[in-house]
Amino acid sequence: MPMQSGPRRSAEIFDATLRLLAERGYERLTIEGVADRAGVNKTTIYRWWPSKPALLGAALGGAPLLRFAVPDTGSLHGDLTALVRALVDVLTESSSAALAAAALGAASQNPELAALVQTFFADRLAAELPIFRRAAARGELPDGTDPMLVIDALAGAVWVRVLLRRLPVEEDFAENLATLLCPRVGTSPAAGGPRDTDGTRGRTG
Amino acid sequence: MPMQSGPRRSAEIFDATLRLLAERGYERLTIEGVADRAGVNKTTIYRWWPSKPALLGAALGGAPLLRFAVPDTGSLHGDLTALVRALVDVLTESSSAALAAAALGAASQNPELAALVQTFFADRLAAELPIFRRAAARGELPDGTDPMLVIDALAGAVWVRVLLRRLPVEEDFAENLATLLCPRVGTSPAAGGPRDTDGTRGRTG
Amino acid sequence: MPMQSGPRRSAEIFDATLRLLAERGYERLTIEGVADRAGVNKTTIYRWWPSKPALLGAALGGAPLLRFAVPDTGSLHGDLTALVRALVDVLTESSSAALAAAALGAASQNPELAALVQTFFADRLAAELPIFRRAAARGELPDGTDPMLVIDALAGAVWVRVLLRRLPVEEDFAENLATLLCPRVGTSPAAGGPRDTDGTRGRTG
Amino acid sequence: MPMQSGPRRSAEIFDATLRLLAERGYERLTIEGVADRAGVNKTTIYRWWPSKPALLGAALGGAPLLRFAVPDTGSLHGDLTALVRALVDVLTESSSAALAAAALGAASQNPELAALVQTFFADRLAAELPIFRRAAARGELPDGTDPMLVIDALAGAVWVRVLLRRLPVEEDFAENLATLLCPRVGTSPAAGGPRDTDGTRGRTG
DNA sequence: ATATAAACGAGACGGTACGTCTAGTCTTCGC
DNA sequence: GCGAAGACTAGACGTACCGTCTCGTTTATAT
Repeated sequence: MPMQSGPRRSAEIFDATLRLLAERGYERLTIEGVADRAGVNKTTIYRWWPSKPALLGAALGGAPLLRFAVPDTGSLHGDLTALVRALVDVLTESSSAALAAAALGAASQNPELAALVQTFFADRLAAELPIFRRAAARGELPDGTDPMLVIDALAGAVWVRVLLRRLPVEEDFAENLATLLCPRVGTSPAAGGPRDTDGTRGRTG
Repeated sequence: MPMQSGPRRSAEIFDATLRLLAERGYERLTIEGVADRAGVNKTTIYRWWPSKPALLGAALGGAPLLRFAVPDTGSLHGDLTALVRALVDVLTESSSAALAAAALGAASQNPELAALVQTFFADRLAAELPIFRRAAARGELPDGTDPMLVIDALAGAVWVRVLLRRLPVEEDFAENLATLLCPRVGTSPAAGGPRDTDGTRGRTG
Repeated sequence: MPMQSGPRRSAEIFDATLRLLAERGYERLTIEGVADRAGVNKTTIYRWWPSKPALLGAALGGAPLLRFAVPDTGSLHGDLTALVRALVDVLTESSSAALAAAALGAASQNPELAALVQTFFADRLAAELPIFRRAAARGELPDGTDPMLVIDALAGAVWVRVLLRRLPVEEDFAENLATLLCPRVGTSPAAGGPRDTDGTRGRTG
Repeated sequence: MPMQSGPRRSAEIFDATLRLLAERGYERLTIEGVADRAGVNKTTIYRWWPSKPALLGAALGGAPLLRFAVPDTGSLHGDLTALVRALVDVLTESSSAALAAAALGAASQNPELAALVQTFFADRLAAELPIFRRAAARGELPDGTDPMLVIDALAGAVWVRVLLRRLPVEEDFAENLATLLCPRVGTSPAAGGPRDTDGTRGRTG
């Protein structure tokens, strides 16, 4: 079965694509540049992907650079804090930051990338649902809490802070955000007390 | 004093810029196209703005299309709900949606637009702070709550849901999001009780 | 003996070559197009003929479209007239005209086709020499007449008129040309009389 | 009045065009190559001429490389001989030969060049008509002789011999051809007589 | 009113990249 | 082991915008 699903040097092409995306941003990412850097002829790229976003989509799909582990710290608050920290890292560390910014920024421009991003978010949500299932099993989650809403607020806050406001992320940002989104550390009868008195976990930002 | 701060037909140019941005997106917005549509020579635009983002920045600054009123409903929950609804509207209605998506999407690509967006978010925050001052005066706001964090989570959630996930916004999305971010309707010492029994305000999404 | 001297579908390939040559001219004749029309892979053609002119040469050699009969009317003037008429027909009739024009036009560009054309002209001359032998036997031909010169002037005049000047060929063109090239219809002593009185054969163009 | 009728470096462009045509032939003449050699951007050429033949037409029109003087030797036979010699020279000398061959060869492929060639031939004929007028005045020309026919046979013969047959041109080719086309040195009423006796002017090739 | 300085229009220009086409070469697989 | 399929390198095609430039022409004060 020959059934080739891409050019022989897909790897080099994807690599060049992502590097150039990170280096120059989506707008200045050119197919000629990718071909050049990948040591491949321009036509080879056009044979397999009809457009820049299509190529980028394939490159992003093929290279799971934006995957990060789902935490399991034993508490919802801990999991959400870890999630925020991971997200901040991804959007801050130079290796992935430019990539994520470029990809997500370009998504609002282009239907093909938009579809890719949709899938990415759906996958992320599916992967993170266990956090909430475990929290519910532990009794940490009030009835009717919508996990997607929590995740979106969490991711959105990080997004706005890091990429739109471009503010430096403070030490306790992750913890504060987690606390905002799951204030009821313990919903057990004895929980009310400690929370009121526990200033360290309160919102002090 | 001539002291012109722009070409004579700034208005037409800005108008053309924003229309074309909405129609085609940032990437396919060209200065030649703007000049054409504005009935102005290309050189005239280059004389005043050195680049596409600079022009777009001026156009967005000159045309306050993204301004929306700050609500004052009498309760923090109500204000936040209204805020969410306004945001969703801006990102959903065709007139402003394309514009906002394009502008904010492009911001992650371009330093000049990024600065503009930063200013925009700072202004928004300043305008929305009274909501929290009033809430604090009413005793609705727990000590240590960071208004910026709330605003960012709120705006970010809407952003993610509408522009990245591209999901339709449900009826009760605004209320649920507001509830997530300000659960303590009453901050009276007996707060725990009423909240649990108040099904209508609970998360039922 | 397999001893194949070409691909199995030589016929289709030659046919496609000549058809496309006639349809589009030499320049726009492409090997890809030939392969397509012949229902054959491009590589198959390249395996057997190294270049476009080589293929065209083979196709023209294989298909004797440009052969026309050598006339024998009983007089040199009649033979030359018939020759001109035949030539005009070949260069005028749509079936062969495009082909001849393309082939001969391309010959001045390409050494391979040039060789082919040389051979063609040599063959033609050899075939037409009997005309002059018969004429000499009849005493119609002055001593020292160079048949090749006559043939070249004859063919060249038709060529210039039809393909370079692109003028419509008048009724009496063939006769006038023949008369120009062999004015001594009869060199017999009695010939002078009738010719002078025969206005229809004189140059009246 | 600026009224530019071409790019600023027309001269360099035309020069490059003709040189490359002579070097490579029409088919392998590329606009990119011309731009390169002329030190001009490709777009500049496309701005002024829509196609390769259009450019070539302009270049040939602008550079009268194919102009040759019309002879006036005092006799029709002498003029025709000189004409043949000039033609042979043009098609033989390396400077103009490649050019003429390429241009005329390509003409049979391309309508735009064909039109150019038609004009060229019409101009040539107009320029050469005086030869025949003078000959008629001298009484060298039989009534009813069609000058265009003579010219076409003359030019065609040279064309066929030099470019299609690719034979070396013999010493006496010009004279023989002229003699073939104007045998009647004396058109005196007693024409028949002198001609037969005039062996020196007869065809001896 | 008119000089004068700016802003303007027109549009040529060198460039970069686009996305397409064809040429020829090279690889791989099936009969 | 030949021949078909087709991926590949190479390079020209013609187009769209880019950002720069020059050159006359408004246009609008500032005498």
